[in-house]
Amino acid sequence: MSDKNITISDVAEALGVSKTTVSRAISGKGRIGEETRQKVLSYIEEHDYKPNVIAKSLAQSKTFNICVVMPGDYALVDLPFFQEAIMGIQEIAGMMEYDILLCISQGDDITSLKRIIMNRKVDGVVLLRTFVDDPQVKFLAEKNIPFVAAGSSQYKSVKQIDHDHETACRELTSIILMRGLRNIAILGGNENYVVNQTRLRGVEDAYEQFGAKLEQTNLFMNLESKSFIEKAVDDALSQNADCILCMDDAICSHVLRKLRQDHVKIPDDVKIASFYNSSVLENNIPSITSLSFDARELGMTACKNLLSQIDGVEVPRRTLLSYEVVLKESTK
Amino acid sequence: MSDKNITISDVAEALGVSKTTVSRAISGKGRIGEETRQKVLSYIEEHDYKPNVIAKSLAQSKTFNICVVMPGDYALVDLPFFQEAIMGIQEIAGMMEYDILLCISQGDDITSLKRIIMNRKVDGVVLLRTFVDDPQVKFLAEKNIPFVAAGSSQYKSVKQIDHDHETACRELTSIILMRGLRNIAILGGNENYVVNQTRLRGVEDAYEQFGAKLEQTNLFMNLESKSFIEKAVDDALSQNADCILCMDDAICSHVLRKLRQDHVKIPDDVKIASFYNSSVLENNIPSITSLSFDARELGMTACKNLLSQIDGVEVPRRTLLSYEVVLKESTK
DNA sequence: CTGAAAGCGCTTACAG
DNA sequence: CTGAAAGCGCTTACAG
Repeated sequence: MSDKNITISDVAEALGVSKTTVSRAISGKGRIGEETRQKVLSYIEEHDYKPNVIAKSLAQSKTFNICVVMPGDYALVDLPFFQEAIMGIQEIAGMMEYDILLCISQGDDITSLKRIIMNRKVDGVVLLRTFVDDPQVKFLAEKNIPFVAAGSSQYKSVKQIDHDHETACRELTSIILMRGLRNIAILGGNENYVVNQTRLRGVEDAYEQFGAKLEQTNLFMNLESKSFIEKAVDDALSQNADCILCMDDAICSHVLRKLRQDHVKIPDDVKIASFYNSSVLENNIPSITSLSFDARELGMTACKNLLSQIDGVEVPRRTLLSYEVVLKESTK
Repeated sequence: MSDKNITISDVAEALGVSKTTVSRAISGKGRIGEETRQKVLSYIEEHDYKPNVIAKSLAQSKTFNICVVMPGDYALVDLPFFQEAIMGIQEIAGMMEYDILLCISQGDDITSLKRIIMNRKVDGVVLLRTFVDDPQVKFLAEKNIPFVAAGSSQYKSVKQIDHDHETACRELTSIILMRGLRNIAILGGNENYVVNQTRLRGVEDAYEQFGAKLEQTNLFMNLESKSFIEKAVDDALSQNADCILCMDDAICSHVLRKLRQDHVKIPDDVKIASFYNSSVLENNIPSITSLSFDARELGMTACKNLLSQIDGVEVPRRTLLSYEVVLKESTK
């Protein structure tokens, strides 16, 4: 109900000091007597004074906001991933008194992002998805805005945090090979996605390391629709595949449904594993062997990286995060 | 690369007019000659001048941001709902040049929201979830911040947008009753949630209207864990229920899994319907009869309502949104 | 219709 | 160690 907000001038006046002094006591910048500072601080505490962040923004040209760009055309199975990542970002941002401005991007339309940047509403940006040829990246680089990609990015110069998909996929594939399975069908999505290329490399590494050969007939990529996936499953089964490796969970959930429909038993008739952990598959019967990545950790790390950049601290170009292999019934 | 941002003074100087005039040309407020205004506008256009929103904020004490409070402890099945609602909010907000500040609340801890409000970072708030006794509501009301609840709220005085759950549930229940099913088990969650009370009322209305009686033994409420739900399913089946009505999709997905596990056939052995539409159930075999609510529309309506409030326009206390009954295989 | 000036609430050289 | 003053880039009574 206290309509008038108390300002720095009010505090200064009440204490018989200058605004400069109050400002210094709060910010901790500039020399100030310990006694004076305590006096100011306790007055502030008592009277519940809160600096006006907008005024501070204007004076410092800093907003204490970061922009999180999230795809508006997400696949349902990816939603928990994005959400968890955002929670991680928020956790770190909140600790540093930063807030999150949400930007929803449709495909590679960057008008929303542009507006936010041109309006100077944020100090930096975290990109939750990047493209091979990415207008966001170009725009931000040109405007000289600090930003970080959460997830792998094509651009060598872009600061990026990612999970170690390559090693993870190699390890899971190795385990499958070690179990004596040889006729393994690999089902993947768009080959132009950086992450799919990375995963495929992991698979190939595992084969090579094992002295085995990955037949091209067992490789089904660019499965971007339900019908493509179902066809791939049919083909794989008619080639007597003993295992189906799904490169992401959207694919995996379609595969599972198709198999259930055709009364194909897992793991008896065919083994299944997914290169991604999704809460969507969590409750499946049987449970699915998969890789587990911590999206929240990804968000936290990305946010830390961005805040460092904003503070002018040098950050590594690339940070790789760990993973876990989760063996379940589907490969028993 | 143009490091210096062009300001209103630059424009004024270049054009040989005052800052006042430039400001007026842009805002459209105050009298200004048509010729002058065009001159200013075209100069601005040409030189890609963008007003500094922060400075504008300070001068007008308006931020052109709204806060969206989303629960951090969401159930997975609810995520698409929240996401869609946020997309709807963003769509309207973006049109009005507003941005969204994301606030993630854990339970009824409102420290995040408090900070955002006290920092004056937003002009209003949309609440994606409210509680029966809600500290957010109390805080915002006390601070006199415009806000709106997307979803039903206990508080009569709170501006709220909601789907018409009561009528929807009544209609779906009536349809089930009309099919001659009588031994219907109702499985619901926390009875203290406003929405669950509303839905239950719809069910009871349908029974009454039909001259039928809803036996207490068929009513299973407060099923807040997987084991409670499974027990309820067992009980319902041993009472020879011919239909299971799930009051939300979290419950429905557990019910489906339990039935599959027990090899109970839908709809032959028992019919199923859910009082909520979830993309999580979308691909289920068989497809599930349910109610369909448009979360995006909810978000858009809530956002419009909030923006009106911010502009000082009177808004209705309560807006009820429509729904659809989607009949599928599970009740055939 | 147009402008000079004060103000929004901070920060920060500069001077002492 | 402290303060007066200018400045951040807008808006808006007030005067003409």
